[in-house]
Amino acid sequence: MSISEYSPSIGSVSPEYALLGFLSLDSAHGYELHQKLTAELGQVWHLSQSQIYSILNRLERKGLIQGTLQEQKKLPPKRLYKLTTAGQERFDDWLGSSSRPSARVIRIEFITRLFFAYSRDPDMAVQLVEEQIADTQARLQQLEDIQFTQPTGKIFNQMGLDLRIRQLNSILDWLISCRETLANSQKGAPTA
Amino acid sequence: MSISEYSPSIGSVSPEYALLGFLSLDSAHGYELHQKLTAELGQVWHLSQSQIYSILNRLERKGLIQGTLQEQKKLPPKRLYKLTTAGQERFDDWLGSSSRPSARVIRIEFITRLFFAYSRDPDMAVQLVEEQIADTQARLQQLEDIQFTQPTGKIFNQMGLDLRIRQLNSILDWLISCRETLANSQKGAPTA
DNA sequence: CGGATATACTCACTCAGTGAGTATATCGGA
DNA sequence: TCCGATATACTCACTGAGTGAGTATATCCG
Repeated sequence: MSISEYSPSIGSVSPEYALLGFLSLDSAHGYELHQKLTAELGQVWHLSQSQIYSILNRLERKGLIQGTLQEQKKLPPKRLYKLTTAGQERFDDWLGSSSRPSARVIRIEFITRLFFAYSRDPDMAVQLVEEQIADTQARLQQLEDIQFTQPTGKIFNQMGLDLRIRQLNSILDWLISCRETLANSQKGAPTA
Repeated sequence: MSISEYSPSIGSVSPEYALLGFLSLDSAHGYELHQKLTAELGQVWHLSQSQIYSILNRLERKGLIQGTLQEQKKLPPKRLYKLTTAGQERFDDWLGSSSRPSARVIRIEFITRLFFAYSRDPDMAVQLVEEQIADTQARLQQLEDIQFTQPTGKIFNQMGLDLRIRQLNSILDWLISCRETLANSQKGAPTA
């Protein structure tokens, strides 16, 4: 979800929190954030440079980050951003909240959250996975109920639902395997 | 994919073809299209009325559809749209093309295509499913190759890839079950 | 007869994402 | 030595997805 009253929500996952997340670890400028994002979550996010810069502008307008221009002798000046307290709060709230159980949202938003939760405290990451498993099971139940009430004539609606249910099931399997991985990496190697 | 040189592609599936599709079956106005879409593909698309109207405007600007204002005695005048030949061609091209094997694209774009293909000729729908199965298998192989080349340090990238692979697998299962359903409905009940 | 619901569309907005362009520096190879 | 590729660092103008509220009339039901 995007950071504002406006909430597109359906099918949309906002990259804003990913940037807030990296800034919560360390202040940085746009170019750097692009690199980190690509290196650490490149399989999750595909953001162009220009998108990064435009998001940074937006976040600054909203008062969640603040940038200061750093003159450099040789290279072009860079704008170093750091989180404001408002931004930190916003990010912390997000970090503790849960993701809508849908394929896209889980793949993008949830993994991003997991990444930052883990870097803060591996226990928290495991906790998040547990919660997400519960949410996903609940949603699965819901969809199965809906499936019964669907008119049988609309076979493509049925197919759509069927696919969604299958995908949620594969998400569930994945979450369970994540729980394993995280729980083990916690004992085996205390840091990432 | 959207209808223009501009192609957001990643994570985006354009609702334009859904509207072209319904207009290829019968000319209609915005309100009506919204109803049909909700009834027939409500589990696939969630378009607001305003979105429908804005897409219709765009399609008309692009010359793919043409609207004529129908005065009504009592109710407000409505704008009846029909496909232009350019629009018909564009839609036919799309109908024969294949979908990028990703969860979202399959769930939305592919099912939409299947719906219209089936209404034109059930054989064509089965054919589409076959092709999509092949594409999906190929993509699966690709992702599994990528998985090996991923640095093991980036566990969240790994998780992201793992999830994508699981989802593609569930899509594959679903496609196979679709092939069954469509093949049977073809013999059993020749019309939808 | 009065309020919910159906018909039919408009407008202003935020955010996602693309793609090309700007300007400078550094480093490796013909 | 210099020339082009690559890295640093950011800007701009654009299309399109999606929201949410508003307008105006008609009809139906209790």
